[in-house]
Amino acid sequence: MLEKPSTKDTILDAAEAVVAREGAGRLTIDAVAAESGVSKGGVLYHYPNKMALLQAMIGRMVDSVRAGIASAEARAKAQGEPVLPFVIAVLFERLKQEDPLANAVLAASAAQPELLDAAGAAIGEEFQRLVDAAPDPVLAQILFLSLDGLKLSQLLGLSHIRNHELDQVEHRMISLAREMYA
Amino acid sequence: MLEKPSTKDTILDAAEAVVAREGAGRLTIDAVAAESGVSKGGVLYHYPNKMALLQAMIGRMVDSVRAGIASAEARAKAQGEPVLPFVIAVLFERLKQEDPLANAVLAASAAQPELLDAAGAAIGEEFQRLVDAAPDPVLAQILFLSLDGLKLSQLLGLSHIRNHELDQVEHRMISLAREMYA
DNA sequence: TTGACTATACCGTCCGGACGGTTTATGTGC
DNA sequence: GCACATAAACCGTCCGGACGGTATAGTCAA
Repeated sequence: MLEKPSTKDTILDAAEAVVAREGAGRLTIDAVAAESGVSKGGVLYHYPNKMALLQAMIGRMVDSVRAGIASAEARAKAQGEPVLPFVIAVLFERLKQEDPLANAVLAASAAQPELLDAAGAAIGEEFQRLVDAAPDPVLAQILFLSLDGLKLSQLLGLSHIRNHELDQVEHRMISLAREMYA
Repeated sequence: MLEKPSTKDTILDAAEAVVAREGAGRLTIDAVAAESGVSKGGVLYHYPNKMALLQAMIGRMVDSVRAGIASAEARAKAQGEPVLPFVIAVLFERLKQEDPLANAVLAASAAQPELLDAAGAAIGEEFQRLVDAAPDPVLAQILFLSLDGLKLSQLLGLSHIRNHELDQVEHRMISLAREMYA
């Protein structure tokens, strides 16, 4: 059943790999072609220019974040428990496996910063909804901001937090989220 | 007494302005030359290549962060009060005035990501010291991570937090820091 | 036959960097 | 206090390479 990924997805994967390995400034169509095994013409067949490629990268990332949140909400609802701790746990999971989708942010920020406005608004809305629903919205904000800090500093290669500290932070954040409902 | 800034600083200011206005991917020596009013040859006289320019940008930013923390610590000590709330207040102050120094991070991340390793380690050490000294290190970590999230998402143009929410977050973070010493 | 590609060549532009030349500031000897 | 030397500060131009994008001819499976 394991269907092979579409060429479009292969190309996006390659683009993320290039950014992860060489940095956002080195994301070129030639590099993506080489990395993906698709010819340059093939890349430009699917994404007529670089901006379209960036847009697709960002779109895929936004979708994935939304899907992650939705699944956390579904699981929480099924167990009749508050959502916040579940969402935080899901986002930590992503952090740990350094999901390459987030590299889209770097690529876009270097090449076409405007593209991030829409993405920021979309994800921001999603979190705003969760924040507003929380018993202590300001604390919820702070927790989400911490997640941003973790993710973004990891992305930029600024993070130097040690693994056991990361675990401590995770547990503490989840229990802070839980206590909010007590 | 107001001495005019050195050409070196003028060039760095211009580089940050370019990044802020056009994005990290558009930081070119020509753009810096045009922005600063110095010729391209002049720019390359002071910084023999682009990497040297990036290094200087980052160095200046790191120094400035360190100076900010040091001044916060000095003020806290003078008043015989705990440092954490002061440090957080200082960092929020920077956030609000969108200090252009931080654009160095974007520029480096796009062009020469390795440069950020050293900077990340330097600033990380500084914060680690404060975290370790705090009565509740894990909570202190979380607070610093929130500040990272605020700063970095602002930098990337991802932040969509409203001003009054920002104020609420600030007050809450400072009181969380204060309560730690109670 | 058509859609999804490959392979290759090419163009215009931009960028980093090198270079040679010119002005300005700072002495230094007389 | 003045001629002169020297180096630092800065300018304008040029070149090679890389990049985004276009074009075109051909392959191959459904």
